[in-house]
Amino acid sequence: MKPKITLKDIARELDVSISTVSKALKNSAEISKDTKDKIKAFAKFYNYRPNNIALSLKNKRTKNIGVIIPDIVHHFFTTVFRGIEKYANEKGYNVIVCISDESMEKEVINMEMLANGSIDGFILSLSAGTQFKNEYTHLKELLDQGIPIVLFDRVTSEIECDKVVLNDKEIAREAVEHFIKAGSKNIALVTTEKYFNVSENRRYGYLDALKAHNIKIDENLILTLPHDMENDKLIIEFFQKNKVDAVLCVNEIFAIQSMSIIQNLGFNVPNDISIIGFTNGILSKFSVPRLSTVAQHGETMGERAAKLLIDRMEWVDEIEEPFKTEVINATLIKRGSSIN
Amino acid sequence: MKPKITLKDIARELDVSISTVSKALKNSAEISKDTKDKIKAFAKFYNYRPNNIALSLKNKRTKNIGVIIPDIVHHFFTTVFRGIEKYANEKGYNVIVCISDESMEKEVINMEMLANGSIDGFILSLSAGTQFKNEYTHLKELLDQGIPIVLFDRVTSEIECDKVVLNDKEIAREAVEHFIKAGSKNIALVTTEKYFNVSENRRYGYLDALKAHNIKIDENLILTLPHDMENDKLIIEFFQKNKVDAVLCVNEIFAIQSMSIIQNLGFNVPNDISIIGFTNGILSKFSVPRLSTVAQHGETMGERAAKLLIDRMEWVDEIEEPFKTEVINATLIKRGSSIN
DNA sequence: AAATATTACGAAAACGGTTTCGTGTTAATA
DNA sequence: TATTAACACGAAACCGTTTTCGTAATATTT
Repeated sequence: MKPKITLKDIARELDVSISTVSKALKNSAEISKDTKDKIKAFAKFYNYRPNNIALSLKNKRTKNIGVIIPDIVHHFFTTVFRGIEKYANEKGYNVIVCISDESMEKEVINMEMLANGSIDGFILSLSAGTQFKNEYTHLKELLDQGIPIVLFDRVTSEIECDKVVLNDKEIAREAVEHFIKAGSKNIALVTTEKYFNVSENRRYGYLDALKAHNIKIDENLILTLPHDMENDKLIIEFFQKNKVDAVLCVNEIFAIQSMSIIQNLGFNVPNDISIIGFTNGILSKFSVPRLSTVAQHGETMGERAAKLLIDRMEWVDEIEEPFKTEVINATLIKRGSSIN
Repeated sequence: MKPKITLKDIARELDVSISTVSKALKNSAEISKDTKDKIKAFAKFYNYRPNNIALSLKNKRTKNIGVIIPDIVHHFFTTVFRGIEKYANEKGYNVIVCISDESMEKEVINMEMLANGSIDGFILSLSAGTQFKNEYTHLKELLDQGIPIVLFDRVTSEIECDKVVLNDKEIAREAVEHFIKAGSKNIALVTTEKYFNVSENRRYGYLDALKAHNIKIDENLILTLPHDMENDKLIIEFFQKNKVDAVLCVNEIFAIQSMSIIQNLGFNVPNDISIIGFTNGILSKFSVPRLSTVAQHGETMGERAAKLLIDRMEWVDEIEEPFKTEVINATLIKRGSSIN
């Protein structure tokens, strides 16, 4: 057991002052070559590394980023996280992750916990609870304290800060137009409740595409599924009741569930019904047929979010930059579940 | 913009000493009720929260746990992480995640980065690189410095520390016996290279089961796939060459790939060939047929790992507890891809 | 030789807390 | 009334750094 060595230890052993040791290790011109060599050799031998906590206290910056996501067992969020971690690490930052579990309370608690000095800034995607309650005072307060925040994917216009979003509306429109070009007339949308901004945007894209092609909008063709519930019955019922020839699903699970149910009902995918989902995850790649899907480029999103945050944290006392919203362009990946 | 308030600020405003403020807020009996009330009210009004960094420096403990995992876009690791995060949060700890990306270098760099005061202990699963090189000096040095480490899943006997593992051998044996009871004779194993301890253990379980039931071991029925490579061709070839009626795959991807290829080759799953995989992830639940699989209870594993670590960090100066290895009992989930 | 410049280092403050110990005022006891 | 105890608070050390500033001891200049 050989515990970590400190400047004080080195100073004592070498019979110099702590200041001298600190300066020597930073190669200060103030210190003579002899002394520097001696100190450096000693430090190297005992594998001296400055204590991060002390540095944080002194510098008033931790080089830690707080990441708050609603769920971690979730393909999209993990890819975003990977992007954040990658970029942050390159820049010498560490990432503290908290899971809000879709609950506003946890989001608040976690953020307050971290905000007391543990991190220099946040990257987060709003929990379902927060979006539902439409309550953002916790974010406002932190911004007020000077803690920078970057929102990604699940964002809100109520908060002024840097954001990274997907062009949800446009890509949904593109997906629906892909259906239309292939001849589909009765295009359904399987979505989540309205308070999710992303679903809302995808819905607008869906509606826009229909309008643009003079297809009558039939509200019955929009299936809104409750969040995180057993919803097989609703889907079965939906496809029994309604005559559809294409369906856009706002996430991967919905898409896979829909495809499975559609197939069980005796329809052929894509000949009878085409399907496009969101999130180019593992499910989409291994399903039969392979699922056409919207690739959200989560890793890019994460990198951009991290870059926005770190840039803002590091210009420090430069001129206050206006907040940016970066838009990531999704890609429609056409595979077997839709007609080309 | 109202920046965080400190003890010093309160002391100045209320014209008392910093010590008094500190004691008052901790409800010390040394301070009169009047003064305490006054200080508490002021602190509450200005939403005072002690600075975590200062506390860490003073207490020589950060209440941060470092988690190093090979990959985050990975069902098993995310479930373990969720367990860690959940338990740690309950106990007031935060979690700093680094991704080793299966590389020993990154594992080393990340750990050294965090070890300089940022965390009180580590939870990690060895990277492929580390297991391949069989080099653990970085872990030994940290343990030597008094930093506790808990290894999970991908562990090594070279290191003495707390560990949480799956009963890989036993559950693999159970899976193979399940095949045998259903009448299978030619049972294959699709696995990864030997340096992964988990695969090796599963292989032993596979071999044990065959021996116990007097089934001749045929090395040709063991397919070793390179890590993270395009291996469809190898799998196709394997099932064309060999007559098999059941296959155990050491992970979910291999299982899904195998099932897909087996079906494409014209075999019926499970009637011609039964399949059991490892990791009860999303792929297994949504495949057709549903994949029989070994549930690894990642969340439990994470909780246990976190508990082991926190317990060790918190008894502080009690009698040195011997290191424990906790074994999580996996569960064989029988679904459509295997005959009951 | 006296004045000035340079070198090489140490003392001390600061970051934001906690905690031990000392002390001036009152209150209780002898 | 003198002594002691209780009370209420402040000073200072400490955690491990960085950094400013002061200053002896030389070295250089006039």
